[in-house]
Amino acid sequence: MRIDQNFYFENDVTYIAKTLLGKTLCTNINGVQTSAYIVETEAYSVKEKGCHAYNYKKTNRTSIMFQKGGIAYIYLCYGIHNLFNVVTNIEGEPEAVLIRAIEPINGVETMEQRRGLKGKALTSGPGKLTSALGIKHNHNGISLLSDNIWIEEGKKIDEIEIVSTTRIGIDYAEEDAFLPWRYYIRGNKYISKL
DNA sequence: GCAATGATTTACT
DNA sequence: GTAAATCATTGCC
Repeated sequence: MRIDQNFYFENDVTYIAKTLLGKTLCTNINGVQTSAYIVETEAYSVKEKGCHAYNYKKTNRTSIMFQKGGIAYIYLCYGIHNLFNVVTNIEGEPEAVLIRAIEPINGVETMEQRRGLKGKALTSGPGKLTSALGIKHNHNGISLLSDNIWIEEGKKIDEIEIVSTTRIGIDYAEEDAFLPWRYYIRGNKYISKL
């Protein structure tokens, strides 16, 4: 059961980041379907410096985030890693949720093949999970209600199981680097860091 | 047109 | 624990 597109229009990006925990992220790439629970997210808003579209800075790259919610924003970082974001809010209000870690459900062998290794390091990081799911740069801007990538309802996560803390890898964002906008499921083995 | 840089991962000391 | 890899995007010339 796919999440309704209206869910992504919510104007509180941190609420969406929390709610996405436990949901099922599915991909169908080249006829191979894989799915995984979302176990770690980060919220990015136009109002803080960690966001590429901070202060409504619109460039060719960030224009994806200015569109209405419910689409994928895939950004290549450090020349190697694809980072997968869910664009939220209405058109003209750039906000997004970064998916940092997932827990594999189906297609584990395919993920291992794509990653070229086996074991726990399969999806425990934003660059790894895109590789495992077969998400590539050419999926940038596609709808999350499409037949290539979509999000379904998943397992229910208790409020007390959700941990909020500071985000990772954005020290340059100064005071906004301390915002507790990183969310993960307490005790899950697939989160990127403890 | 060109140099600087990063929402990371991996390997090495 | 620290450092290198590596390239699209960005901003300035």
